[in-house]
Amino acid sequence: MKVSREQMAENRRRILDVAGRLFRDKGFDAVSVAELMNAAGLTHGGFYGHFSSKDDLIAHTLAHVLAADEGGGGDLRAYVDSYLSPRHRDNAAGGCPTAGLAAAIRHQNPAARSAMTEGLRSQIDRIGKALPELDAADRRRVAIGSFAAMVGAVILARAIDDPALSDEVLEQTRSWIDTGISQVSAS
Amino acid sequence: MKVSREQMAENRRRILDVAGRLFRDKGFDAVSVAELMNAAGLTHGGFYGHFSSKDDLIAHTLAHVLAADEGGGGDLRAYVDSYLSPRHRDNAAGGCPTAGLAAAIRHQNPAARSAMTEGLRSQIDRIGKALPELDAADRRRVAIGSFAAMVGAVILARAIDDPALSDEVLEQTRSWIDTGISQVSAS
DNA sequence: TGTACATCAGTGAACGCGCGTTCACTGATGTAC
DNA sequence: TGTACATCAGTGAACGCGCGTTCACTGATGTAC
Repeated sequence: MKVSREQMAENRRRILDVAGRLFRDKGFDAVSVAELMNAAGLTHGGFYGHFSSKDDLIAHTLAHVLAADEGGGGDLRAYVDSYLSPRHRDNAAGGCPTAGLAAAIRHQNPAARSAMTEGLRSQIDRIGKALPELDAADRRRVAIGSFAAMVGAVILARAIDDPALSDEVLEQTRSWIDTGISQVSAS
Repeated sequence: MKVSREQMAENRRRILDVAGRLFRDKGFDAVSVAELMNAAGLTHGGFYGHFSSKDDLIAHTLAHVLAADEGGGGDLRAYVDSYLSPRHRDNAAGGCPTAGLAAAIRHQNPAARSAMTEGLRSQIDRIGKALPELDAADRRRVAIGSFAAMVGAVILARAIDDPALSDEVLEQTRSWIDTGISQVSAS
């Protein structure tokens, strides 16, 4: 049965929200269209009224979830701390989409790669803005270097089965970034 | 037709080698058992004489490829430079298995996670051994922090479609690690 | 060393299953009057 | 405002396909004598 225009827009938004969570949690391949639509409270047949294919959904979900992730902006230290927390490691479904999905983008369609590229660009800019005391070159280096370390640390921490080593990866990376930022700022 | 014991052992080794390359290149899910066995010069039916399931293969491949990656040991600067080179970024099939597979391990079986854990542990130790001038705490922090940054940078550089930004991610991360190591060593 | 035969690594057809996708249908929406 | 009807978002059965896995078979290996 037909639904109102607003209802349809809300359904589409809910599909993208649910897809963002499921993809981050289980990976693109492990989430079927039927599972996604059920989780969004719909049936699988309706999917193709919203997206032309699963690939199309993946590209739109990435843009959606990377845009939603734009926030923070405030204190860099606090951001790094929460990024490298056990809580973030254990909450892939609601966590940073870059940490959760970047590695899988390599095997996805060009539109998905393009969305990821824009997401990374704005993430680097956002971190850079939190370092106003540095000159342009240092700011860029610190922003890229620490974001790479954060993403790598969370991916490694999530990949291993030893909780102590996993915690240590987060903790040591936090400390490494901290001293790195302090020393650049002091120079 | 039956083959000699040595031939069988060589076949198994070839399956693991080929699987290591294909998995790093295309991901676990995108490589079918039939494709793998063809690439190894065999037919798919023989697969189950070597491994009990595709999951079992994945775990053995990880252990195989992480063990094969144990090398280097020498100069840390040279290792970081080659790790963060466009050549390594563009050669996922033959590159670091951690950069290529760590993010996908989260969705794999416990044996695979366990192999990854051991691989990471020995990787951290190996980098630490290349920093004999540091005390134990600094050595651990630098080893974990720079490896996290290297893995993250290669994953990000591979995920995006803008070659200039991709090169910059590698270059800035190299520079960030360099200054980090220099400053810790000098203190 | 040569022969006879049990073993078993590899083959390829066949299986069941879940996937992405299609489509005829339903019934609420929203427009024309 | 009320009615008549065309539209079209969502439903659910059905499809074709490729996957992981199984299995009866083949023929070279390697052992027993």
